[in-house]
Amino acid sequence: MSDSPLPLASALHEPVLHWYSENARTLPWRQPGAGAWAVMVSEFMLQQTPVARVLPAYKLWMERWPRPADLAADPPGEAVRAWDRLGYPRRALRLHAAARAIVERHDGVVPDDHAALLALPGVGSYTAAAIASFAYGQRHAVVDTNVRRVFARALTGTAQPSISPTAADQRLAVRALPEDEPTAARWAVATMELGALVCTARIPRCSECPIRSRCAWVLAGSPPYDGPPRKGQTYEGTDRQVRGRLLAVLRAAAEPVPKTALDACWPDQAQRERALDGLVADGLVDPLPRNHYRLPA
DNA sequence: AATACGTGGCC
DNA sequence: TGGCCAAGTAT
Repeated sequence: MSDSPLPLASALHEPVLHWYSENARTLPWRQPGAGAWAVMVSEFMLQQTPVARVLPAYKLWMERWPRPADLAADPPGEAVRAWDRLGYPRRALRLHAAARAIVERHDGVVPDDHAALLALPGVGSYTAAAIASFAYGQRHAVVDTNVRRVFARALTGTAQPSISPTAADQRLAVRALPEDEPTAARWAVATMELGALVCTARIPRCSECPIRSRCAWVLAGSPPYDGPPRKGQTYEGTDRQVRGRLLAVLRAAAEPVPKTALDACWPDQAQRERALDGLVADGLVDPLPRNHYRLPA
């Protein structure tokens, strides 16, 4: 349960930071002056969705809703529609709700306080730390799947991190943090970028890695993953697939859609009804009179 | 603590 | 071909 700095990690600071200075991607939410709202929107979109797919939706979103108040002024259904096919559309609803909360509680300004961020809909421990660190330069352990993988290899010496985030991951990331605030913030993005570009899940590019000579996993001979099997996510035939189809119809429609149009999406009636009920319960779909449905107003 | 929650690209 | 993976959160 030590909170003391890790000597092993401090040796990684300089090479990782230097690597980042030369290899960081130029992403719109990292541009100077992008602002905390840009960071927040990108973080919501990047929750489980790759950068390449986020880019176009992100640009349209920021043109249309450049400030939290702009999004808050539109109905939630517009956020769901603009979410396009990024997946997990509840994120769109939560981002919209967060924008309204920011207007109501924070005068329309994305808060810089970690606890205030964490209190927003859709903001968990990762996203709160990411916004505080990336947008406001604060010193936080920003622990996502990339960072967990980098530390699992470089510090722990295992091929893959634990299947789900653990308190141990969090402690390790805290102990690895540089003392100095701006350096810690730089380290947070840098380690994440290293995990995204070099220390990748399947075939890590160790020959391009700035810390390969100090990596515990490489030093141990790059032993293969030997933990419990990671449970694969099935999708075909699940309620999630049905929800996706129903929502796709509603996103494409400018007017309320009759239930008969939704019925054409999926052959199994019981499953279709269950999926539609779920969407309504989640607030992603508004039921209207006369068996019509639409995105929430 | 498990499980639900989209979508698509890659090897 | 198809399992694996992608800047997680909420319940």
